[in-house]
Order: sequence, then C-alpha cells, then structure tokens
Amino acid sequence: MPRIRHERFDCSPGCTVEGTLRYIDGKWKGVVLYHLFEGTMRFNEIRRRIPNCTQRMLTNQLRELEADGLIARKIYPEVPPKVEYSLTPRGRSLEPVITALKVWGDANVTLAPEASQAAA
Amino acid sequence: MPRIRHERFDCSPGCTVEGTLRYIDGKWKGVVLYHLFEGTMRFNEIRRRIPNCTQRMLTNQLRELEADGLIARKIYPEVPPKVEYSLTPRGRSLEPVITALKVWGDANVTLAPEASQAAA
DNA sequence: GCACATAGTGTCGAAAAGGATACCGTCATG
DNA sequence: CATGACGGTATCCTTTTCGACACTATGTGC
Repeated sequence: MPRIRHERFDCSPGCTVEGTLRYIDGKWKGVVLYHLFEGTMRFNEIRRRIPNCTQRMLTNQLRELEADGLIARKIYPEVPPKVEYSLTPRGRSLEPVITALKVWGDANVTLAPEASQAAA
Repeated sequence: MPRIRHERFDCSPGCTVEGTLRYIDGKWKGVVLYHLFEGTMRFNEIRRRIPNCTQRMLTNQLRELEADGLIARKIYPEVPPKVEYSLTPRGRSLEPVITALKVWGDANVTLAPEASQAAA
C-alpha cells in the first residue's frame, strides 16, 4: 500500500499539515485511534465499535497504523487466537489532534447527512 | 463530486472525528486552509504557495471547500479576472484543528520521506 | 498579429482506495 | 458431525481520486 499522498512535505510551510493528515487519512483510522485512546483492545472489540467497517478494511487500517508506528500489535499464541492492539507513545501523542477533530466535529458535523436532504 | 467517505457519523462515538476529516480530506485542503489563515488571497497567490498542486486540482479543492461553507469566493467583474478567496467564520473555526495538525506534523513528520530511504 | 497574464474548464487515463464475498486453521460447544 | 468464535487472507470488482494536457475568454504590451 503506497500511502503516499504527498512526496515530500517541505514544499510550503503548511505542508506538515498534510504530513499529519497522511497518518490519519484512511477511511477508519480516525475512529480506530479514537477508540484506542480508551485502552488496549482486541480485534473484534474494535470491530464491534465500528460496525460499518468491514473486517478487511479494519485489518488494513490497523496494519497501516502499525506500519506508521502509531499502534502496537501483540499476539498471544493461544487458541482461539488473541491479538491486542494498543497505542504506542507516538500514537498517543496524536491525542490532541484527534481531540481537536472530535471537538470540531461534535459542533459542526451533521450526524446523518441524508436526513437533511433525503426529501426525495 | 461525491465526497462521501462516510454515509453517517452517528455509528460510533468517535465518528465525528471522521466527520471533520471529511472536510479537510482532499489532497491539498489542509494546506489551502492553512494559507488562508494568513488572510484573503487571489487564486494565483495560493497557487504560487503550493507549487506541486496543479491548477485543476487547486480549483477543485477550492470549489469543494466553498461548497462545504469553509471559504468564500469573491469575484471582481474585471479584466483580467480577479477572484479572492477568504475563510468564512466556519472555516476560521477550523483553526485549532489545523493548528493541532501542524504542531504534530512539525514534530513528527519527516519532510522528505525519500531522503530517509533513498539509499537504493 | 503574437505572446502573456488572469482564472478557470473539459477530457482522458492511470492508480489507489474501498467493498463484497469467500475462505483458512483451530478449538469448544451442542 | 455441524456450528460458531477468533483473527485474519485472497480475490475480484467498482468507485474515487489524482495528474497531464489542451483549451477557453478578455485585455494589455510589443
């Protein structure tokens, strides 16, 4: 998964903004991170909290977050399998960012867009 | 332009995070907003600040930001054409978000990714 | 007449992201 | 023996996004 979005971030002063975006961009990364702030969780625990996300997508997002060093994946060699996800310090340092996103969203985002124009 | 990303944001408590992301997601929106915090600007002024963004892309991003009510577009009926872009109050309210993104980015984003692994 | 600047638009095509679905191995339960 | 839970993969296909490039209109300067 390329995950490029921008080749470099020194083109312009505001480019580090895009740089950060690179990490949380991905359809479910924001929510995943948000939930992980609550604490360590197992795969299906996260899954249940994000019902609209398919298993494949969740796996994808978790893998990318892991590759970016934002979350840690701990496998317990048991049966049935048990895998726990938690934030790394780097991931935890994103908390103010996610919080800012959430605060703005709570104030400005219409929860169900269709409701406002579903008068068709 | 669909710009959906998520159908609704009430599926899970963290979903407003994705809701906010919907507005600033788009390859150059973060930078565009960032630059507009400095003040009103003309089209080519913005363009010069984001050299890697093509004209068509910039137009696109500006149109989407406008449609989302984050920026205002003022056309002066002159020749040669003159169009000014500025933030709306709603757009300005995103400032803490963009700032949070920038702060984290400044601290955590490697400016030129290839430099760190271009040892090929 | 030609090129340049402004602020775009239109079309095309490639690449990436996302979704649906089916499948894997193992153990416990019924 | 069949089923379900766990934590995934593999494959296929569609949608979305991005980038390149050409083209528009008008007025000015040469």
